[in-house]
Amino acid sequence: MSYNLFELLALPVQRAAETMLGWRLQSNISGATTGVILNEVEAYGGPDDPASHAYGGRTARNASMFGVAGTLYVYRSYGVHWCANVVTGPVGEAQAVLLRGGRPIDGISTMETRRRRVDHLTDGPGKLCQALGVTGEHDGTSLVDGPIRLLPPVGPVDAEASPRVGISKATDRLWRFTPAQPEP
DNA sequence: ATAGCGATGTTCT
DNA sequence: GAACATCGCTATA
Repeated sequence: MSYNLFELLALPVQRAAETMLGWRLQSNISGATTGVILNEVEAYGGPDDPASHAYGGRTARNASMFGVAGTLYVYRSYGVHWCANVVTGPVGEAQAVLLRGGRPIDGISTMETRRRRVDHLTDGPGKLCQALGVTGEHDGTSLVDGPIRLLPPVGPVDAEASPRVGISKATDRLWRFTPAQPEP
């Protein structure tokens, strides 16, 4: 079974997250194209998920989580890094998939410049945003037709579930997904 | 390889 | 004040 973008965005957030493995995240910013194949993602629920930024309802920070599926939610982490999510599901449910890592495939030299190093370019949510040039100004943009886009996979990827990283609440939910098989 | 720790600023109690 | 969906450096193996 394979999905197009709109089918993916309509799935329940856990299914959307595991399905998103193998999809390409591509950024076109100031003339430079950079892209990865996603290999680490996490599902976050809406106001009823204690680990979610949407827990307790809408605020200034999480506003874009409450928007239409396919919206990019970018927030500042630990005061230093940017992290990016894909909003999924019905408007107002505030479900989102945190993009935690990918395998570099396009614009590697640009990513090396942005990261100021040649290793560990995109193996972490903050690193991924830095390599792709994603910042707070991209919060609320569309992954369908904006500067950062989500593109269908080359082939399907089997998902393995594990606990979400870096959280202290709802740690029993296995909502982190990585490829079950080693990548090519 | 893994463990410990400081940096940094926004968000929430 | 405290917590935080993190990162990179250092030390030890």
